[in-house]
Order: sequence, then C-alpha cells, then structure tokens
Amino acid sequence: MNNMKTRFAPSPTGYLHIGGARTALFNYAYAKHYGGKFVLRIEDTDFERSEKKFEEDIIESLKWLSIFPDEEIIFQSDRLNIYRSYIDKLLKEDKAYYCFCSKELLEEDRNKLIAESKKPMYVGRCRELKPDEALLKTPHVIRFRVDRSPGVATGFKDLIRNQHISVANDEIDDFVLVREDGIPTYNFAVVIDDALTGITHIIRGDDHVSNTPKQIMLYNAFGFNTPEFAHVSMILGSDGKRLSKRHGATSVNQYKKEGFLPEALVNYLIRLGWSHGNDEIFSLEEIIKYFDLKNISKSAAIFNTEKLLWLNSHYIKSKDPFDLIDMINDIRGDLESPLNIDIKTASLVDSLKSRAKTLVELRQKLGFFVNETIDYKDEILSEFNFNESDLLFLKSFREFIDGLNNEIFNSDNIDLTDKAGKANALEMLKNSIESIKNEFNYFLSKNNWTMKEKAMIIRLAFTGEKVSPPIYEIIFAMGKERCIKRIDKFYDYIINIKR
RNA sequence: GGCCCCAUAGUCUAGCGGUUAGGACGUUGCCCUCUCACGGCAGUAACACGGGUUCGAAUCCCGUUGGGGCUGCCA
Repeated sequence: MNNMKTRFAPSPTGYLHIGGARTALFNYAYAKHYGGKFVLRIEDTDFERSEKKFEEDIIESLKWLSIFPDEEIIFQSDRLNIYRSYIDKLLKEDKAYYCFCSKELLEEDRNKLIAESKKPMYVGRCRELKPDEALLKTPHVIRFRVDRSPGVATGFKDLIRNQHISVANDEIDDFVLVREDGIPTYNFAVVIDDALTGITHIIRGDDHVSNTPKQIMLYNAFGFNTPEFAHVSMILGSDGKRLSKRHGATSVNQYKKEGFLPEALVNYLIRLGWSHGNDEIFSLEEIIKYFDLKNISKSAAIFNTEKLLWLNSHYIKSKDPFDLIDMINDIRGDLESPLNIDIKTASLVDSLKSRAKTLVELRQKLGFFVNETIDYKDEILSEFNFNESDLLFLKSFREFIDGLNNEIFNSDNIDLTDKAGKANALEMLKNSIESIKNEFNYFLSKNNWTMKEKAMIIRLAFTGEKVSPPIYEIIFAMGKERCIKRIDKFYDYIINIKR
C-alpha cells in the first residue's frame, strides 16, 4: 500500500508549538511505517494573521526535529486559482449559493437566536435567492448548501477511537466556502488540497472533529474519495487546561533555546499519547518501526516537563562530548563566548553531561572553567573554617600540582579534525585522568591524608563552588598553570579573611 | 445552552472478561561516593461514581459526575 500519503498542514499564525510538532510526528511516523509519503502544506489563507517568520519557524523547527517532507512544500496562497475553479463547479450544480447578508445583519440574527435560546446558525435568508448581475457586484460570500432532509446525518469512522462519529445535518450550518474578499475558507481549501494531492490519511488534532462532517460533505459534493480520519487528542497544560504560554514554553524553538535535544523532544512527544508496550526510549527509526494509530490513546494528555527533562538528560548522557560542544555553541546566547573545541573542554563536558539536564545547564556548570578567573564569594565560603593546616595543605598541594609530569597535559599532537581523531582523543583523555588520579592518591597517602577530607578545599579553590566535577578532571582540564593560579588566589583569600 | 469526544497513581501509560492491576517520570529510603550527579536496590501511589450484563468485570452496556473540543467571512 504505497500510495499512502499523510500531511501536516499548519497555518503560519504562530511558532510551531509542541502540539503541532506531535501531530506532524504522528503523520510522519505513520506514513513512514507503511512506506508511504508525508507532505507539508502551509495553510496561509488568513493573510491577516499569517506571517513569514512563522512560516520559516515551522519549516526550520520540523527540520530540527528531523521531520522531513517527501515532496515540495505546498503553500495555499499559491493555489487560489485552483480553488476558484472548484467553487464554480459547486455553484453551477447549485450545491453552493451566494449570500449577501452583511456581517452586521448576521450578528443581529445571531443575537436574536441566542436570546430565544436557539442554535445560532445562519437563518438561510439567501439560500433560495437567484441573484442577478447587479446584485453579484455587491459584497457577498459563498455558502455551502447543507442537505437538510430530515434524519440525514454525516459521519465518519475515526481511526483512533475505532468508532463511528456522526452528526445530524441540521446541526451543521451552511458554512462559508469563500469569503467576501474571494479567499477560500479553511474547510473548503483543505478539502481541495487534500483531495488533489492524494492524501489518504488525515491525522490531526481533536479540535477538528466538528469540521470533519463539513469536509466530508464537500468530498461528496465534488465526488472525491474520502480519506481516512484520525483525531488525536490534545496536549493540556499542568492544570488540565489547554496548553498556552502561561504554562511555560510552548514552541519548539523555545525548547531548542532552553537546551533540549531534538531526540528528547521527539521521544517525549511520541510517548505522549502513544505507547508500545512498556518501552520508553525510542529513536526516530524505532518510532517508525513500531508506530501505529491503534496504540494512540483517546484521552487528552497533560504535558509534563519533568519527564521531558529526564529524557533530555538521557540523551545528553548518550552524546559524544564534542557533539555536545557543537550543540551548546549552536544555541549560545549573544553574551556567551563559544566553547573551545579541544580535549580539555571535552573532558569536562564528558564529565558534566551526566550532571546536567539541559545544554543550558551544562554550559552554566562550565562557568568556572570558561571564565579565566573566578571570584570567591563570602556567602559560600563563610561556612567553612579554614585554619593553618589548610594553608599548609594548599602549599603542599601547590607543589604537587607543580610537580606533575607535563606530558599528562600535552595535547599538542591530538588531531580533532575527524571522528576517529576525536574518539582517539577521548581515549587519551581517560589515560591522562587516570594518571592524575594515581599521582594524587600517592600524594595523599604519603601525607596520611584522605580524599574525603581534602576534596572540598580543593574544589573551593578551583571553582569557588561547593559542587563541581571530580577533582582529577578539573586538574586535567585546567592544566598546571591555571590550577596553581587559583591555589594562590585562594591562599590569599584565606589569609585575608583570617585577618 | 446545544452538539461531539474523553475518563487506570501527582503525570505519561500497559491491560483488551479470570493479573498479587505491570512499566516509566516524580517522590521517599538505602547502597555507591572527593561534592553534586550518574548508576544500583527497595518503597510510595491508581481502575471517578452509581446501576446493569455475567459464574466472574479496570475491561461490555446505560446513567451521573468531572474534563476537553466545537458552536467565525481563524485554522
């Protein structure tokens, strides 16, 4: 069944939000699973609200998530002539009609009906009108003539609920197909495009279920084959309400900026409302392999950042430190200098990657290393009581660092230009750190000291913080000179507060 | 208000007539440990309610309640 085709059809009236990303992902995964095609269509018929920057964001964000369309992107604004020819057909067959009611008049009608506690539907004033040339020159819209025969209903089988959803025709308004400015409305354009481009399966948000019967009427009116429909329930915020800005980040690009990996977001989004047994971790390949609409849950899902963070840390841990450096540099803010792509930085990133849940956090934890100098803060250090023996220790620790073999730190001949070089570098790094560890342990035991009692003062001297990567790794990354500088600075700091 | 949809722990979910109701996030405790993490082990917590059907219902049916969506010349 290789003519299966799905689509993602966002309107560029906002940045790609996570709900849209999930819909795109479902469509993509479904098509790929069955060896079909996935296409992207930008529904930009609302000129008021559509913006170029949103359009670009949607395309970029999908790319970032590795969701690639199989065909050229379709823009509805390029297809206005096509819609026009199809509306003529409907008019000719009397399946649609001109409506000359003004917006004000319609508003009045509506208010009156609501006051009488009736359904606010179009009253049908122009339904049987036969307009002449002169009248046609006045402002008008084109409405679809819904079959109002008693007992008639329009329905479809929803692939996710696996059940028939049917709505009585008299619940459905004579909806507008073409607006006063001649631009087609959503319900009309979407049917023409889906039919003409051969979309076989429409997977979209729950909020469209009430549009589906209208669209099916149009498929029938044009004699098109109706596609299959699947309505995915929506993503809700932490309070169970519709997800919005006040719940935090809602757009894909925000998650990128906040240091999430696309793998994590994809994994989170696919698991939100879909399952494959008890599995939690899915690569895109695995998603494609296992995905099916049968396993999509019917109920709405609440977005949970904690779990996304867990997935993100999982994927960060699995990354090569050099890749992480690239990614951190890619999303860095204007105020941050780029990270050096060298073995020293990589060693710290490698160590820090299990300690950070986002790239942003990882970058922050690198602060003591990236900044040439650090300031010791009284509010952190005041809780420690340093004494003479600490000063003595710092002196001999300084000597120890100074006496370390320079070869341990030598990374001059390491070639980082390709994957193999980087892998090799990572191996050498481990050896160097192991050497430092051995030397340091010897230094400690020689003096009858333990790591436990000396680690904190070293940590404070090197980073100014109570929390840091392991000592040996800091020594390797900073090198002898910088370590000694900080020991000296810390020594002075203690001397000063002692006075 | 009307129409449509949904309902297993705080959250995401497995389950598809017979299970000690499983997994994951979170959370708690312990272990590991140079800090913090990672990791390992253990614990915590759920079938919304009421009627049916059935020998037997989380599972099937009906209702109640709660939630969501739609009710635009937006998509």
